[in-house]
Amino acid sequence: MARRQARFTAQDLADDPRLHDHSPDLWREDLGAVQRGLLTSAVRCFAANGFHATTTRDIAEGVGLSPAALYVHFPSKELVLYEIIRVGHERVLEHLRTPAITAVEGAADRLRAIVSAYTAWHARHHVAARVCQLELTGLTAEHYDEIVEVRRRTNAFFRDAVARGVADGSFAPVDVNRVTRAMLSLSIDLVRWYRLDGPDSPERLGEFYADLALKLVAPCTA
Amino acid sequence: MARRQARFTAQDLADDPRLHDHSPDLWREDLGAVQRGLLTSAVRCFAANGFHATTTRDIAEGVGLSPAALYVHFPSKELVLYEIIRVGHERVLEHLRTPAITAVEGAADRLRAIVSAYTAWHARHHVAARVCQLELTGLTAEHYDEIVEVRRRTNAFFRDAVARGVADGSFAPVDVNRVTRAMLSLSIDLVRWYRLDGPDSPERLGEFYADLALKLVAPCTA
DNA sequence: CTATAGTGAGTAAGCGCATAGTCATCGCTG
DNA sequence: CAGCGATGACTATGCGCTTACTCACTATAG
Repeated sequence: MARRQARFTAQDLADDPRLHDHSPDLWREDLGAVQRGLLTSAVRCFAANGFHATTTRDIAEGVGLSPAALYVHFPSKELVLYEIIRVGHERVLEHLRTPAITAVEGAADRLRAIVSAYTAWHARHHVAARVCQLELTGLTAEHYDEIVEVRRRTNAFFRDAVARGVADGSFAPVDVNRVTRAMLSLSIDLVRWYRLDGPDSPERLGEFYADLALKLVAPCTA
Repeated sequence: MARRQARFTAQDLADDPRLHDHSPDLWREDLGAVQRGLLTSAVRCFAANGFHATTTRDIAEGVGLSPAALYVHFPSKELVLYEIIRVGHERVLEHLRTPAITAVEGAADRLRAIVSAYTAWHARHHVAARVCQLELTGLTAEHYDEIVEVRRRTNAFFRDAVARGVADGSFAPVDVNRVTRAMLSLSIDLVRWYRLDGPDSPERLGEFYADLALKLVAPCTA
């Protein structure tokens, strides 16, 4: 029997407080209400059970439509995943490239702003972010490559902020690549455990992780 | 067409240097060579494509056997995953509970030893660790609960080390739960990107992350 | 009348797993 | 040590079910 064991149905997912976040606000404005609803349903299913354990039936059920209705709005299940992951990656990058961050001059203030914004974004959209971070293997090779390129740009933005502080002496002479990767790890890994109804708001967690990030690059006081 | 799009075949996986690690040394000694080979093949497939995108044919092909041969040694595909995840979790825990670590008295030295060992273990067995961390949704509810219990004990071991340093004043009065979670995130997230043929050996990365961990709890010098 | 959203009823193919049988190996008997 | 039944690893075949996706069709709105 090829029975797949997706342990949670569409109904379970809609009621689960661990799967509530602000992902429904992410989708492109030019999409219709039904398409955005399908994306929201898909994001929940993919986050809870994984891309391959989710059926087109699950996604459609989440918005009260028949399985075939999915194909009126999307040409394939993979393209639903791609739309989610692409939009997610683009939104984070533009969230970092706002004047509120790029205008900050001091290296420490700038790094703080970046880590705080990046972390809070992942917390606020942790369900979609989980799909963005953990379901990349569901993409076709071509789509995967496109996403990797966006990730490269995001990581470079992070790394530049660390490198700038090291260059002007406001940070300790740390290994830029390794320290940057550690900061990214902190923010990314929260998609595994974060929930909006927990003790930390996205903003609070963002500030907490920004504090940690600055400790990692603090100039030696000995 | 219900074709799964596992992007990598058994042959690709055996040749991929990113999927080489020390996982083959993990399996129980009382298992036969064929069973251990199947586990090693399964770990590669699960790590590269995910549990649901991996077929029993993929696993068997990886050791040059027919699909049905899997069922001579394991009663189901899920139990292959369970064996991998269970052994992985047990091995980390016993790797932390060695006298080499539990005998260390000073809070800082002890935390350093724990983070270093935990990180290095994940790096050395990063392929199996990836399955342990990211494929938990493939388990049945009962098996999932068992694994969560082992994880709880491992996390408690970590948290105690942080709490001890805070209590005796050798660490700053940090938020124990949040800081512990951040340290765990650093080590766990490396399963997404680490490779043995990269610039960092497991031991070196372990020491690097132990340094970072101590910075997170360093008493304020201002 | 045209265009769009949606459906019921499929289809081809892939899935986990079962069954029946092959074959090499082994312990036991005389 | 020949002869033989028992055992266990392994395979060829394929069943019963699920999957992503299709298509002919209907309902509705402009």
